[in-house]
This record gives sequence, structure tokens and C-alpha cells, in this order.
Amino acid sequence: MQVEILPQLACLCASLNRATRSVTHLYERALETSVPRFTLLYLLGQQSMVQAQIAELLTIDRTTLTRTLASLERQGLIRAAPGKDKRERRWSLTSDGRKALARILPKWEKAQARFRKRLGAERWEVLIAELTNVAAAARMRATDGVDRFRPRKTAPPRL
Amino acid sequence: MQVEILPQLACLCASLNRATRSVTHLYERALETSVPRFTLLYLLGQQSMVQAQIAELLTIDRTTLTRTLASLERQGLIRAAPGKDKRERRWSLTSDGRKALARILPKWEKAQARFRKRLGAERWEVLIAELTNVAAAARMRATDGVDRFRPRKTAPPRL
DNA sequence: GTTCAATACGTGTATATACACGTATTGGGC
DNA sequence: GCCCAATACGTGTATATACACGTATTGAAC
Repeated sequence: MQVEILPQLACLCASLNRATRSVTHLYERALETSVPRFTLLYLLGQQSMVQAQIAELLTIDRTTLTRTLASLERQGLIRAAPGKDKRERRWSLTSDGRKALARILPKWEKAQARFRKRLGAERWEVLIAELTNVAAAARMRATDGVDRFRPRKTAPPRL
Repeated sequence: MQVEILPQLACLCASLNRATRSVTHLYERALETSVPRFTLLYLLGQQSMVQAQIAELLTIDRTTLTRTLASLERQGLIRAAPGKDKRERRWSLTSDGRKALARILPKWEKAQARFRKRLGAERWEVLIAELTNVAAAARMRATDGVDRFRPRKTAPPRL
């Protein structure tokens, strides 16, 4: 039951979902952890963040994030501190979390380098930029008047 | 906690996951069903297929597919027939399934048209082709000798 | 025909995802 | 101060995802 060539899909969303399943599988083999968990560790390794801010940046549902963060907290990898606003939870890595991230980072970098080489540096960069555009375009409120997404002239900051 | 601009992510896999969450959310609002379920109905609307073949085409884990197909079968939308090989299950739409697909298709086409307009036809087409390439590249066996993905010169068939 | 590795599929379990709904805090209008 | 809509977060429930493991069938080697 071998599929010789991979057909294109008419649905952009189905194309995205398929590519994500395929690539996520590749990364998770290399990382020995799940991509969502690594993504959170990596992000919090850059800077501590309030929960709602993480949800927006990664476009993760608020309630999904609650459980994944709770799980990382149970593992002792992250810790929450209340902000001035007592409703907020500001998350940061614990020292165990930093150690775990340090162990995973080289594996992630290898996976990135391998797949980047496989695709070619040019396509890789274009792809990341385009995926950021697509994520932003899908979040666009339909009632904005213009139903046309305009990519930024200056590249957005990279995290 | 509003994020003014969406930053790029260093991780290609995280970029893919974020874009997929964002776009899937958009489509599911429009479809009033889940994207995986619609994708299966759409595919089986084109042609009946054996389970393992579906798994490969959509790069869905075999065991995930078992449950989603079972759910659609419980709803009476699809039906399995055994092949000559008694291990195989060949799936096709029931008449209820064809009706359901007919109801959903216009909504899907509207969602596609809207988002395609938003992105622009050119970027849309390039994106679907690239996502197909990426899915194929990630499936490439590392031991193929060449660790370099070559896109096909002739576009693959579209389903 | 018998044996056995490969193939097609299912089940138990765990995380990821997201909707509906609920609680606590904040800040502005009065 | 009081009221109340908005905000930040959690819980119950359902589907999606995928690994480890198990069963049935096939086909080829002998």
C-alpha cells in the first residue's frame, strides 16, 4: 500500500494539516519530547511571559495552554509567578527547566539543520516567513473592511 | 494582552503548527465540522479507498484514522467493504454521506475563496505546492543516500 | 502443507486541541 | 463606595493525535 507520489490537496487547510503532521513527526523523533512542550520551553527560555501572551503569540487556545503549562509545571520545568494583576500568571523556566532545555536544544538544532539542508536555505526562510503571514492572515478579523492580507514590509521580529 | 504583530518563530515545526492552528480554526468556523472529518468525506467523495491508502495520502497515523473513520461510520456517513484481501477495509460514502458532503461543500468553497482572495491567488498556489513538498520531504527516509529533497518537475496530481 | 515474516487493522493509554461554561480580578461609570 | 462589563484563568467534555502492543490474513520459502 505504498504511495509513490504525494498528491496535492485542493484544501489549503488540509495541506497545512498534512504537512504539520509529517514535519511534527520528524521533529518529535529527534527531540524525544512533544513539539508543543519544546516550543513552550524554548519560548520561556527567551523570556518569561504571561499566559495570555503565550496563547496569542503561538495562537494556542487559552484552555489548551492551561493544561500543557500545568503539565510542565508538574514536571518541575516551569514556574508561575503572579503579576501585579492578580489574575495573571507569569511563567518562567525553573533551573530544572533550563537544564532540560539545554539537553534538548542540540537535538532541535540538528533537526532544524538537517531539514533546512533538505529543503534548501532559501525555501526554508521563505517558508517560515510565509507561515507567519498565513497565521496572521487567518487571525484577521473579517470585519476589518479590507479582506486582503498585506505582508509587512519590514520582517517581524523572530523568536 | 493584545499582540500587535505576530513574530516569526525560529522553529519551522512550530511555525507550521501555529499556522495550522490558526487556519484550522478559521475553516472549522465556516465548515461547522472538524477539518479532519471534512477532509475524509471530501477524499472519499472523490473515490473509495483502502484504509492504509488514506493514511498514506493524508499522512495520518493508522490508529488515528481507525477511530475517526469509526466515528464517521457510526454517524452513517461512510461504509467499509472488505476487499479481496480480507485484511483490507475499503471505505466509501453512504448516501447520507453524499448528502452531508453536498451540504458542507459550498461552505468549504466559500472559506477557500475568501482565504484565497485574502492571500492572493499566486501565493495561494505556491503555498499548496510548497506544503505538499514539505510533507513529502519530511517523509523522506534519511537513509536514502541523498539527504536533499528535489521537488518534482511536473506537478503532482491534485485531490 | 507448514512455517514465518510482512501486512492490515484494532485497543489501551497519554497528550494536544478547543468549545461551553464557571470563577476571580480589574477598572471605569455612577 | 457600588455596579458591571471586560479580562485572565480554570474545568468538564469531546475529538485528534500517536505510541506500544495485540490479532488476523497473506504470501513466499521450505
